[in-house]
Amino acid sequence: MKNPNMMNTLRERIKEKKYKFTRQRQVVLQAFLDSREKHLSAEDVFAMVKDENPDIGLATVYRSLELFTSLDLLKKLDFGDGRSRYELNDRSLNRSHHHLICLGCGKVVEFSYDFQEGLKDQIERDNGFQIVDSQLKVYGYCRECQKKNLL
Amino acid sequence: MKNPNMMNTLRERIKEKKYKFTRQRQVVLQAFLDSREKHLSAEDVFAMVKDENPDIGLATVYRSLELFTSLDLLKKLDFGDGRSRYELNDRSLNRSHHHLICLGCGKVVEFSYDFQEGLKDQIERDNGFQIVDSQLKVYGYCRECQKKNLL
DNA sequence: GTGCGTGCAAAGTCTTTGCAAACCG
DNA sequence: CGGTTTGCAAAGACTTTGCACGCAC
Repeated sequence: MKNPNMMNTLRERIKEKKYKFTRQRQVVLQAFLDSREKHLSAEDVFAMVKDENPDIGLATVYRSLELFTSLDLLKKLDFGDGRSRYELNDRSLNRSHHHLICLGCGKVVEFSYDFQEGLKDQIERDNGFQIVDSQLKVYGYCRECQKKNLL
Repeated sequence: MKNPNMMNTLRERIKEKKYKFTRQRQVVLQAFLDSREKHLSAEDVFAMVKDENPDIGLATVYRSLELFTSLDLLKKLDFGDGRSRYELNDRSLNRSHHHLICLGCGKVVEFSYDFQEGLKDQIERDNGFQIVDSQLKVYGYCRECQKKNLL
């Protein structure tokens, strides 16, 4: 098992909010810790966990993802492919990362970008908003799809 | 009818791609030109047009929205409320505008923000992506919901 | 033991599709 | 007139919900 310390942190965050740390909740989190692909849909998680836990239900996966999102353990993402995707909300990685989405093949790549100092303040001042989070999606064509389009 | 010139422009863009400018397609576009709310869902559009066009089908609205998005007349948006929303892709307003989304009441406010000169080039260089468009979503709490949270 | 959490199936919501009829150009 | 486009209804895809049982604490 990778990242046992990370799992401990996640368990503490669940228990400190008085939720139970069930086997199902653990294996859903483990899927995110183990997965090379960071952006998992409910079906993705379900597929990953049901081999070792054949009795887990898809509804439970959905309920876990919703709970974890509300606890800020996960972030819910939408890449326009008709299903919600989730990624670990790794607060230790404090640089904000965003997503490049290929319009050709749907591939998603992450990139780092920190907004200008002062932008947050300016938006908050201009609009009276108290900012919590932001997501930047950049659409375009990846190298491979650019080549294909030339053919 | 407001913006007859805008409608003409839209019609030309449709016809130049060899699609037919049907009554249904016109009234769907008209809904966007007339609406005070800029971010319309398929159901929103359907509700707006069916008074004057009781025989229009919801499926036609969906098909029109999809077509217009592919023609870059509309932009497809996702605010996490479980349905797709669309807004006019007004290329004459060339400053990029983005969205503030209230986590309390769901209200969406637009704001302008132009990314730093050079950021686009840097992303394209670093990742081999050819950038077409970008969407920035900022989540937080609007003034009213900040007050409510204090009660 | 108690109450939160789960599995299953059914229902719900949004969106897409098949097909005959209608319509634009 | 011919190929697009439409309406309707049905199907499809994703997600949520009701309820009895089971498990964490």
